[in-house]
Amino acid sequence: MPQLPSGRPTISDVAARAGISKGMVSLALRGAPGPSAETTARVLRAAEELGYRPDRAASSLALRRTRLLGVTMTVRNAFHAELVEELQSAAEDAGYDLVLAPVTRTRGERAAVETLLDSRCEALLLLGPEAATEELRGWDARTPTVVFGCRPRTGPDGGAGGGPDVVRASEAVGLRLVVEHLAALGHRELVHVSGGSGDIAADRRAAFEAAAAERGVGARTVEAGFDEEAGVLATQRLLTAQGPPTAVVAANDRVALGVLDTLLRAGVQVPQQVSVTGYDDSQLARLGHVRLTSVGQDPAGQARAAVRLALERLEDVEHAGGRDVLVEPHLVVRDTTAPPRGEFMSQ
Amino acid sequence: MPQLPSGRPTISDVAARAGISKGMVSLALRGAPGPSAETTARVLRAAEELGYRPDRAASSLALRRTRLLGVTMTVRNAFHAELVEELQSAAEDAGYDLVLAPVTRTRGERAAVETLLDSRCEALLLLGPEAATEELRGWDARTPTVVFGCRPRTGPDGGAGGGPDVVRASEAVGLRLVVEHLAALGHRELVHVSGGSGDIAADRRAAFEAAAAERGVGARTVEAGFDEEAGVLATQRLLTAQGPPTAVVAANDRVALGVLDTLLRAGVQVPQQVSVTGYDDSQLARLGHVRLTSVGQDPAGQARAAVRLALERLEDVEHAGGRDVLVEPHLVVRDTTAPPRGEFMSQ
DNA sequence: TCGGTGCGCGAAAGGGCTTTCAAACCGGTT
DNA sequence: AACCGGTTTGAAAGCCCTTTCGCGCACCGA
Repeated sequence: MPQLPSGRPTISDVAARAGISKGMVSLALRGAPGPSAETTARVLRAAEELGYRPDRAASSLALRRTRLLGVTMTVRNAFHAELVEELQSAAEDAGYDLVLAPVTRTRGERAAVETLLDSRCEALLLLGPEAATEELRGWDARTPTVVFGCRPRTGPDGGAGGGPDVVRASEAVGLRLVVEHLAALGHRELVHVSGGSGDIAADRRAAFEAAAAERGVGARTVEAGFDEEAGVLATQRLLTAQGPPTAVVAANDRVALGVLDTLLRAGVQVPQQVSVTGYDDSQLARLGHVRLTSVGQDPAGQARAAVRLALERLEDVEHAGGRDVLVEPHLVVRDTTAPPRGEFMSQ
Repeated sequence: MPQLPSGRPTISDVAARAGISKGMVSLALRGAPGPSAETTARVLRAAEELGYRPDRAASSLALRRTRLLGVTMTVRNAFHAELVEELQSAAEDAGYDLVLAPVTRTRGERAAVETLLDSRCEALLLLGPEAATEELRGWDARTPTVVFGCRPRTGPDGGAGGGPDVVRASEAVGLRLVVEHLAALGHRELVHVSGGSGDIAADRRAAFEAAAAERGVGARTVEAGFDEEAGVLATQRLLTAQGPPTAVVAANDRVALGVLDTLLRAGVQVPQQVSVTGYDDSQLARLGHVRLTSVGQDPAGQARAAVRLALERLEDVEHAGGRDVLVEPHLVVRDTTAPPRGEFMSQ
């Protein structure tokens, strides 16, 4: 048998060394019934001695499946990074592996999905996809698809059935938690610094206003954007226009950081004079010198849910998809919220 | 011919539709010499109509090569993210594809490398590896390996030959740029907030001290750590111990942010009273409300260099490895550096 | 001693793709 | 009809692994 160019041992090498046939080796290595205990031991030892590791390509060709879950992500996005970590564990627990396809400036989402399909991933997990509903449904038709952090995509006919599954955190619950917390501290007038024009920002804004109305506290919204810069500008406007409010509800942690920084530079004390909340419970919020009160979106829970949805559709081929899983967010109270100036807690 | 469970069209389907044999289809699709122009056109059309995409596993099995470059990274690390983006383009230009293996809490570097080897990657690119020299050399012996951002790893015998290639930015140049800049502004006494115990931190510290000595300005180093928290603590000590210095050289941008924030909270104006520099030119440094003077490490250049090194070793099997490529960093002057209090520029 | 009963094993097919190789074909000349 | 040199073609082998099928063997009870 001619030596391969790569020089890596194959199953035949193991078989030869163990004095046994290839087939037996394959069974023995995977603990399948068939080979005797003694044969299995010999095979394992031979494999160990040779440093044999099965070739994924050959294996998936023979198995006619890859046990691969394809993930598209924006590599610079910290929340995506966190999700990937959790997806990794969740997939591993289920005996699957992840293939990561980063979406970059030079490589769009479509190209990323294409490579995933070329690797014959069994399901697609798209983090914050930008594709149109049409395209998402197209991908879903080829391969079960789960989408993170965007609204459910019903078809152009508005029909709810089919299409990708959606996993997201409930904005309604998250903002209710924030509003309740601030109201309980005694704040009567909340200002929301909104995250711009995206779906999620709009949902958060609506959820904020609903929660404030429900709780009976005053609510005002300032349009901003999704990053620190936006928080800075919004806060500058707030400070000059009519003096600072007692509490600011930022659309996310990055915006909150801009808010905090601007207040600090203006000599406004947080939380003594103004309370600030973020959203996402990102690394930023946890930093020792920031300690931002924020809303955690349970990335681990979202990851597990997504993997579960994907696997359910893999196992049950007739499964329709089109589900919408809402994960329960939770409030993380840190050092940027307190009762309003001079007041005591109201409960 | 039985339909596959996956339902995806194979090369046989294309062949049947084009009324031609599988072999011809393979040649035609890849533009290899053989099939006539007319045949090629027919094949391309059939493939298009069926939505055919070749199966990577089958293809790499037959080719006996994968054209895959394996990358390990810490998914939360922003600089790694930037490198991955650049690696992606560099690899694509060379006709290769990337396989990303994230190193997480639950999955160590060794496991990540293992999966890369199982996918039969042709080379390994390790971002900020933590493995011991021994282990790195072991991997390199199996597959050409390029290592980012750590010192060259000579063998236990101290011999320079062989072992992984190394790509890194020159700390000596980077810190000389910083020191020159501050000295030119008129600062006479610089304080370095050091990044802890890692290789890179040690190199930066040494480079800082060498550059200051060379330029003839005073230099003091405070041991800290690699994150914002470390910057905060170090700055608090600086402030209480003997009053703030006129310029702080932080080991990286995250530390610099902690420094900035602490100064701000203490009412110290930046850059009027104290100048601060970072290192990495990360997203953080570029933020509109931070605008930190920092050192860029040319991630694009590093990525291209790494891919080049890897490909050279793939093409020339006898290549020894063990090279050390230093990329030239550059200074990005923003708003956190200025002449010291009350002084004018000295040149 | 013999026919049955399992168990452990080897042989071989098959998965999708690439590549090789011998055969077919071209139109014109001997 | 055999042959020319060059271009196309189809069949088949091989890449590494998994899984099925049936055989041979040892052992059992009769």
